[in-house]
Formats: sequence, C-alpha cells, structure tokens
Amino acid sequence: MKNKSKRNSIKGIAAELGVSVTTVSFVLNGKAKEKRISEAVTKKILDYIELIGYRPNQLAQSLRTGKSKIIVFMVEDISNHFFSRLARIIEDIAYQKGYKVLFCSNENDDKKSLELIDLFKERQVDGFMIVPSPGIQDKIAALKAEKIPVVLCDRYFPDLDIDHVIIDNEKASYCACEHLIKNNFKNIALITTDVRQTQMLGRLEGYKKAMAAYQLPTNVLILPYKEKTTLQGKESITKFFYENPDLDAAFFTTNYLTKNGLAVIKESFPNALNKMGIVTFDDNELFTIYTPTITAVSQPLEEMAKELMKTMLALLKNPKVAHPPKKIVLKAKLVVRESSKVKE
Amino acid sequence: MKNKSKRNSIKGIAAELGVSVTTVSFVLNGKAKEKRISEAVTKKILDYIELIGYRPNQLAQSLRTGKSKIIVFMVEDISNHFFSRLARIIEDIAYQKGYKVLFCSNENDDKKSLELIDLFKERQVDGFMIVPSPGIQDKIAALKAEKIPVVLCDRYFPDLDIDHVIIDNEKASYCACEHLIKNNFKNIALITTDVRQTQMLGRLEGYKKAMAAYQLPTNVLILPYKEKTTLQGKESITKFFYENPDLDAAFFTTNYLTKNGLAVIKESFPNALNKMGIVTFDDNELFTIYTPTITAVSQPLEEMAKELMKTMLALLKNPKVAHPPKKIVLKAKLVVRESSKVKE
DNA sequence: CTGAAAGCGCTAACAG
DNA sequence: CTGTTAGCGCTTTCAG
Repeated sequence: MKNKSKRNSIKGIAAELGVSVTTVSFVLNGKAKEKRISEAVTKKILDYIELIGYRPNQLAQSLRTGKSKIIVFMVEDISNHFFSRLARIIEDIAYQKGYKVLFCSNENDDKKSLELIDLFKERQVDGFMIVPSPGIQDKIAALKAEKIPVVLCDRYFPDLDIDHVIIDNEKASYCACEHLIKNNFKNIALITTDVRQTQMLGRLEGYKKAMAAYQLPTNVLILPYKEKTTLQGKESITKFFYENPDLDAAFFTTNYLTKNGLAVIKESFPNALNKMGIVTFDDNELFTIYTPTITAVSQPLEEMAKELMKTMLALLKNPKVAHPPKKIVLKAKLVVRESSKVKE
Repeated sequence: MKNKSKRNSIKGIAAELGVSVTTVSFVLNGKAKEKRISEAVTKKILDYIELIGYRPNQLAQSLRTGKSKIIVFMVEDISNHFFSRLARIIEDIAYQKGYKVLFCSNENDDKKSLELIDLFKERQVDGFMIVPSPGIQDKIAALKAEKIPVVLCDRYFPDLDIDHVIIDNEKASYCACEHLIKNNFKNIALITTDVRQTQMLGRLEGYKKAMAAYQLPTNVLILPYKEKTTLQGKESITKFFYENPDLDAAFFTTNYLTKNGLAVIKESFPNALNKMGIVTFDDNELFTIYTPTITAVSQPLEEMAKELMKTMLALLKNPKVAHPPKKIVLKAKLVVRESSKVKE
C-alpha cells in the first residue's frame, strides 16, 4: 500500500519482480555471473528493465560511488577557434568512454579560474583538464594534493610536477623564424602579448634564438593582453609598423593577433600585404583562402586532444596512486603558404 | 566514536557545534530568519562554516531536490564559429544565474541527438536548449510531455508548440537578395545544402521570393549535407560555376559553404573574386579583413543567447505549469561590405 | 526555536 | 544464490 512501486527505481523493480534490490543491482551492474545469480532471474530482470525502459539514476549512483563521470575542460575562451576545435574532439572521445565534459572559459583570469574550479569541485567532477591562467599554481598544486586528477594543456607551470600536454613552442617558433630567414627576410618583427606564460615565453624565446643564430635584429611588439581584440590593439600595431618602416616580415604569436595584424595591414599598409612576409601561430581554414594564403604554425589538435584524454583517463583509473607526471610535448607543423614566399 | 565528524558534512558540523543537522541546514539555506533561529546560533554556524570552508555536496542536494542546476546546450557542432560564439555568451549568463552548462554536438544527426538527450536525462539535467536535428520531433514532444524544460534554437518544428528562439530567415534572405539586386546583380545563385529544416527552408524561400519579385531567374545549387566541408563539395561548386557562366553573384546560406565557395573562386575563378557579388549567411571577423571584405547576414548572437536563457530560466522556474509557448523571432542584420558593391 | 527521523535511489558488505 | 541493511549528504516534515 505504502510503496510507490510505480516509480522507476531498483526498489520498484525488485518489488514488482519479487526479488531483492541487491539482485537487481547486481544484474544491472553486470555482476550477475560473478555473483552467480541464476540465468532465469537474470533474464527476468533484464527483460523487465528493457520493458519499462528503466535507467538508473546517475545522481544517486554518483552520490553513492563518489564518481560523477564528468570531467571539466577549462579553456581561455571557448569561442576561440583553437579551443573550440580541441573541445569538439575531446567531446567525442569522452562520450565514447562514458564521460561527459563540462566546458568553461576562464578568460585567462585567475579569479575566474579559481571560482570555476571551486564550483566544479563542489559538483564532484571526476577530473580537470585546464588551460591555466597565470596565477593558479597553488590551486593546481592543491588539487593534486587532494588526489583530484588534473592535466594541464597548452601551457604549464615549470615548478609543478603536473601532467600536461603542450607543444614545443620554442622550437615551433624557431622553425617559423628560420623559414622566414631562409626566404630572405631580414627584418622580422614578432607581435605578441604580455602574457608571461610558458606558451608565449617559448614563442618569444624561439624568435630570439633564431634572430641571434642568424645575427639578425629583433623587433618585438608586446601588446597588453587586454588589447588583444580591441581597437587600441590595432592602433598599437599600426604605430609599431609606422615606427619600424624597415620591417620586411611579421610573425604573430596567436590567431587573434594575426586577425588584428591583417586588418591593420589591409587598412593602413595595403601594399605591404604582398611584400611582407607573414607567419602566424594557430592555423585556420580561412588562412587557406586568404590572399595571400597565410603560412601558419599548425598545432596538432587531434593529437593533443587524444593525449589529453589518454592522460586524464589514466589518472581517473587510479587517482590515489602517485605516479611520475606525464609531460607530453607535441610537435607543431609549419604549413608553408604564399605569405612567406621569397619576395623579389 | 563511530561518527566521522571530521568529514565536511552537515552532520559533522552539527556534531562539532552541538546543534542539530536541521538547524545547520536551515541557516545554510538562508532560512535562519524564517525559521526563527537565534542570532547567536546562526552566527556560530556561519562562522564555523567559513572557518572550515564548508561547501555543500551538490550531488546530495540534487538527489534530494531533484534539481541538478545543469542545463544542456546541444548544437550542431561546437567548433563551428556561430555555435561556439553563442555558447560563450550562454555560458556567462548561466554561470551568473547559478547554472552550469553542458555543451554537446549532435552533428545534425538524429541518432546522436537521441542518444545525447537520453544520456542527459539520466543525469537529470534541469533543461535542454537544443539546435535540433531534423527528425527528433517526437523526442522533443516527449520531453515537453514529461514537463522537462526545452527550448529550441536556430531552427524549430512548425508542428510543435515548443518554445524557440530563431531569426527570421526568410526575411533576412530576402533582404540580402534584394540588396544584391539593387546593386545591379541580375543572375544570382543560391548555394545551400539539402538540409530540410526551417532555417534552410526559410533562406531558400526568401531567395525565391526575391527573385520572383524582381522577375529574375533562379539558380540554386543544393549540396548534400555530407559534402559541406569535403573536397567533393568544392567540386560540386566548381562544376556549378562552370555550368552557369552567366552568374554574376552568389549567396551562400551558411558559413562553411562560404568558406568552400571562396576557396573554389580563389582556385578556379580568380578573376571572379572582384567581379562577382558575394553575400554570406553568418558573419565572421575574417570576412572583415578578406579582400574583398565580405557582405554578411549577421545573426544577433548576444540577443539570441539572452533570449534563450531568459526563456529557459522562465521554464525552469515553473516547469510543471502549462504556458503558451514563447516563439521568439529575432532580426538578422545585413552587414554590407565590398563584396556586394555595385560593379562596373 | 531546535531536534529526530524519514527518505531521495543506489551500492555492497554481511548474513543467511 | 538471494535478502537485509547501512549508509552516501542533504532537505523537510513533524514533534517537541
């Protein structure tokens, strides 16, 4: 009388079928064999479940087991092409493995990152894949100390022994510069931001080393991060170009900088478009149809996503166990197009 | 002896402070006043909570209340610029309102959509914001019947009374075409896909009406959806252009089609680039720095995201109550650039 | 004003 | 081979 056996719950099923919840739970979790439950009973339960389309309540399951089967992927900005592409691939792998992915954007801001991490910890997500903002070292260390799976992406903290998957920025940058140099460019500018994180530092370093190796002058424009997509940022680039009329090539360290740079060139230095050498970090389909087509340092998205998930899944399997951190460094590929061709 | 009061739980706090869990729960939920709990006790609890940095276990909370504070935003492809931009805005609003957002991509595929919806239902998400694939009408109706909040986005099912926020595709398309016509283009092609959903149908219809209104011939290329980003798709466009040498303008109904179209023009009809009128649906920053800059039908992303969330939040507030469906139709804006200028 | 206690739906140790 | 039962951490009714 009192029981609400109509409800789709293990209890209801047990009541309906005249077995115990344990039995139902076991067959539900595929432990029928292991627990030596009779074929007949197993089948009866399975059939009934099929019949009423029963699905276990994951929330209850999570509460009980402590695992939520959710991982978060925190990036700088999910609407940035590079990150949304990554996200798309990660999504596929994760769902395949029975995990859901929560995406969120931290805008490379520490406060926001911290808030987001706390938020998700409360929700007991199983793990974090993070493109970290500059100042959250301690938080990351704390997560690790709590044995919560974390893997960093795109940039990392050299002082911290945390799993990460990144690319060899310095080398990629060096190669890009060397390519320009070999194509006779002698006055190469680097346009970058003031972000003092490993990925940007590496790109800067690669540039400097290349210039030094070939005894070429350096011309670096460092834009405040805030100006990355603003009018202000464009003006700074314009000014920089005006003040350095001898430049014959420009290397942009991220895709949004490149967009701004191309806009500036188009507006204020239209003749330069086909005379100047141009190389960008981060590829984009549109660079293949631009005129000129733009040479780009292309990051191995697919591979990054795969390694990220592989690393995360390994951690998830054994979160308690200490392990030597996996530091995965992938190679970027220079895709040579028209914009860096030898000019006459 | 038996109790594990060290644990961060209401129980632990109650034990530690020598009060009951009820009391703690009440002050936690801001019902101290309402339940007339003494100031002293309230403060004591609050302070202690602050001290140990206690955060309630959301899972348990959800299990108990039946609300997960999670909504899902299902799009066609999260790596598509249009959707990732939308997602970014939605994310902000949602987090502000205390909701988390799960993003996922259905690839406009029914099977995948259905699987995803079931997956999330099990996880008892509070609501669904969906860019629906063509054949999931019944599922959507079922969700509504179950009183689960759903709001459709970008496209909808005319036969179903479900909240949605879309743009007036037909009108937007008509305006774009009219603009071309007024700029003296007389042989305008429409490049679209075979997707038979409202958004595409509307764009096609707008084109047809405009051509009819001005007694101009129609030239429609309908590409299979599968070819949207393939080489095959490019070849089809190339062939279409070869077979219709009289075309003087092309209107692409989505951004990926435009990318392909521009690639084809660049490769096979370089002279056409500046002679042909070009208009695209879906704006993109890169269109502002392309040469020529590309005229685009720009969808009001910010507004769409806001209306979506507003509608969702309203449903969330009162999921049980029947209500007249909100059918929000926004206006797109034609951003005129060089590619559709009058040609001599 | 405060406490006891009944679950939400599920898992798994323990006891037949 | 199957059933009983004790929680997971929280909310909320009902009694003091």
